[in-house]
Amino acid sequence: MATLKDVARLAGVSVKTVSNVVNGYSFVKPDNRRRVEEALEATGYRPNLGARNLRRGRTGFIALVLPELSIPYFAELAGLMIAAAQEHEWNVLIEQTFGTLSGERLALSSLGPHLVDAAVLSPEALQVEDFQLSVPAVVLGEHAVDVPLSRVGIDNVAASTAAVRHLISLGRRRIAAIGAHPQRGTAALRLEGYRAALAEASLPFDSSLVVPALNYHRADGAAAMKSLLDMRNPPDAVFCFNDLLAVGAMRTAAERFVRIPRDLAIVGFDDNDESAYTSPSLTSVAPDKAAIARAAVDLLRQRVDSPDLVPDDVQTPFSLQVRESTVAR
Amino acid sequence: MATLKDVARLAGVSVKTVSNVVNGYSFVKPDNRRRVEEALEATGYRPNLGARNLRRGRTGFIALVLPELSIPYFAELAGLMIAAAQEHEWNVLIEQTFGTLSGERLALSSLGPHLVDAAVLSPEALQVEDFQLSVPAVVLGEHAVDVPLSRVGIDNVAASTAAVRHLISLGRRRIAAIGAHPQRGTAALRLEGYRAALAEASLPFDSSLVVPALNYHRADGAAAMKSLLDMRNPPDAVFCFNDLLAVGAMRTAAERFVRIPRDLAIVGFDDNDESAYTSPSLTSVAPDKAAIARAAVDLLRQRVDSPDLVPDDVQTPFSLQVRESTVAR
DNA sequence: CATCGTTGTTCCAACGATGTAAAGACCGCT
DNA sequence: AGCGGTCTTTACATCGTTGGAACAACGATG
Repeated sequence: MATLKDVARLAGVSVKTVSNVVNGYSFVKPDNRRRVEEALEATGYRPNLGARNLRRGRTGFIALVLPELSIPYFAELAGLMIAAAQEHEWNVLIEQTFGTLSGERLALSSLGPHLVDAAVLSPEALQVEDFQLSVPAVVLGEHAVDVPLSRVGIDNVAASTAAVRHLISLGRRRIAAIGAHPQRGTAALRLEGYRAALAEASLPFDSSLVVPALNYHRADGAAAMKSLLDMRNPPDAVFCFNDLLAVGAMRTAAERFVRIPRDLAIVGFDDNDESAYTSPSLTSVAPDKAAIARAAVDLLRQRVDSPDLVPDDVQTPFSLQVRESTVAR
Repeated sequence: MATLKDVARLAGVSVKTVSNVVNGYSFVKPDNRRRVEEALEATGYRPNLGARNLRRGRTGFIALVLPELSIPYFAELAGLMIAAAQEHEWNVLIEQTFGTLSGERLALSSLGPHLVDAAVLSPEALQVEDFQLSVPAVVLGEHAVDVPLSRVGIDNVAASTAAVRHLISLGRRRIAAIGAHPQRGTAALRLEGYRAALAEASLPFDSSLVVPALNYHRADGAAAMKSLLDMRNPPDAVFCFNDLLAVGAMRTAAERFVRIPRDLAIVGFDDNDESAYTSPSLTSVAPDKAAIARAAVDLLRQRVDSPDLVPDDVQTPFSLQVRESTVAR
């Protein structure tokens, strides 16, 4: 692998001049510049990022701390994050926490200025005392605890209200919610939006229609749906706090020959790619994931350049994708 | 951030002694070792990986070059790869190519010994002349062209034969295949397995039942299925070269009120998480993804340690997950 | 007590890049 | 010719770490 030294020898100039050419420094004689460029070409020189970053005091990496790549929402987001980071010449390091407190602590402890310049976090269980980061960080979605970090995400209350309002507008009156969770800030806000939409329509809030979910996987949605269908007076609609729960719920409904949307309307959250292809396809709250990724990376760029900026809170847009799980073809 | 120098000053020893303690060198006086360890603790020292790797000539990263994280198979694989790499103290750098030749070339060109120690590749369009890697690499799945790189993956012919044999055992006689592709080695092998199973059962090979797919996304499966259902004599079963195609195909079938599995049985490939939750659930060839990830990383570890090893070819196990898309509940 | 081998420690150089300071080249001006 | 100023290049130190050589301390040995 060619180094600056090799290129310099070949071009007959000093190492620094080559460095200047590589970094686009203005004052290089055209003649030298040409010779250096030829030498760069001839040797196929690639800067050694480790060395460069050592000298510059930056690493060129940002961490993306998320529960699991096998969860479609995070996989899609990770893909967009990688693309957004590329614009800032950042590489993305993905750390999986599996949604556990110990996993999240482990991931955070391995972070640090020597490894990454900044971090994007999707915490689920972290406590306030864990947020002693040594690099700028952005939190995606809400966090139950109040920490002085920037946040990027949609307005969960408004989005949830919109989803439930949609169900109400279709004439549904017994609307259940799947995904309540004592620890997750996001769950609390989505529940709040659900209640707000009910209140707005003067519908009663029935706590027996709110089903908790320990995890947000398909299996949890399927289990939650079973308990709802076993009720003496089952719901005529369900608002699921993410699409995986909704997919699980739809699966249970199909097993029990409950017709969707006629007997039961379902709305999800996240708008995973798969949700347009289920049968019936799934109505879902669609956050603008690309906007989230861009906003997160932009925030980090600012915080890295000027570390004293106060935490910011960026609200990204969302929309409601209406599909067959609420409105039949 | 504390450096070795800071720790050394605090412990009253030389930098090298601290380095020796950090790296587990045996001959350090117990007394000094204790003092150094205390100082390490007190300062919260973390080695600067950039500097260490610069000195050691390694980077501590491996690249994972894949089409797209939004494709569930690759997302799941990436998660497992990260876990497997961790065992070898490697971090994983994910590069998305979007399945295009230019994307793949770009990703490969950005690789190099200064950035990663090794690479795992999932190429789709690469030509033989592109495989001029400067670091050890492993290819996942088949590649159309013959390159001197190690390979990890399942026996695609055997797996496809098993899938089609399963359909035949259920009495299906007009079995279509979705996913033929001129460039992809994997597609050729799955087609070969399909033909082998037909031949084995003395069923005729009908090329009009083989539908190509440019990409392997859900939309391509849906489109392919449309063309099959428009035939004068449509198939009674379909073997899809991946689960996304199968999900798309099922979606089209549902739109046309084709009953699965009664009118049409469907088998997919990859066994994505979502395939157990579709309605009906999807029968699929299930490669052992964890085994693939482990094998790939192990191969790379060997190749990095002894670069002269000849290319190897590791076959990982697979199974057929039989579900409702072929056998009704 | 000189010698030896084993331990334990320090000093120095190096990995590849870049910032700084200083030196050199060149220009026009008096 | 001498001066001041703008370009242009170079030598050197430095980022944090580790390998190697050199050195120091030690008890054991002849």
